[in-house]
Amino acid sequence: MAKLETNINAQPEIEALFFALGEKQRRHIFFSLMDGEKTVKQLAEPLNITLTGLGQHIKILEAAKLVRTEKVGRERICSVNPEGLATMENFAKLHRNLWSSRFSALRKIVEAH
Amino acid sequence: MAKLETNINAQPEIEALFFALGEKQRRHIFFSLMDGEKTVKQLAEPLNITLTGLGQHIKILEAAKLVRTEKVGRERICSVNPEGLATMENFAKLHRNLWSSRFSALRKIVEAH
DNA sequence: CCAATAGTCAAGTTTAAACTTAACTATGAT
DNA sequence: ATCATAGTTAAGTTTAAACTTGACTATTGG
Repeated sequence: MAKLETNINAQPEIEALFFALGEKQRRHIFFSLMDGEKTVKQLAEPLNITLTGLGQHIKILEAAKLVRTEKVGRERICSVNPEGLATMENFAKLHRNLWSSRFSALRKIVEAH
Repeated sequence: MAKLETNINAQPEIEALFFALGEKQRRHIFFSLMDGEKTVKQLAEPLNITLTGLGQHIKILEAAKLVRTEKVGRERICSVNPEGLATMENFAKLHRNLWSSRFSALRKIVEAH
């Protein structure tokens, strides 16, 4: 029987997702967008950060598919991309199932002795 | 109508979870434990890191309820704590639902015009 | 057309957090 | 009893990544 590939972590999709949400400011940005779309300017103001700094966070959130953006005139409109959260939910589900099936397999072995 | 509290992020539970998995080495440690429990030594070796360094990661993973540990003799046995993944799954589910309900509410407003 | 606004890019600085060292404790093996 | 192994603690170093600056482009409003 082939060894199950648990290191889903190797997937760049998952890497990008956890890296993006691993930072406090980016979590703030993401949650702020949950309330509705905003421009880079609108996101930057309450965080006390430069437009450049905010733009860098947005790129990382976009790469993680947590945020989508669209240039409208001279503004960039940012909104939630549901794909990231879906990926996260699937990831958590899959690994909880993997873990519990292994755990119960282990219990059987222990109980047999 | 009171403003819905979307900043679940303020919850230290969620903060700890994303902070913990935001780091590559800690993701490796976590996935490694998915295959079965290991000592601090066993975890440190393949990562080319000191025992001290590994111990620091383990504390962070424990705080996030992703890992549990138990001191057995002179060794510390580390294993997956399913609570962290459960929290993550609930988080992703909740926010996907929140987002999609807001999104469809927005669609209705737009369509009405 | 001109000034203000919104954002971007390349390059550098700053800071948080990852990591190490060295000294120590506790357990296990011979 | 003593030596090796496993881990811990406090303190310091290193590094990755967050952040800024200054110069630039593109859009918009007067």
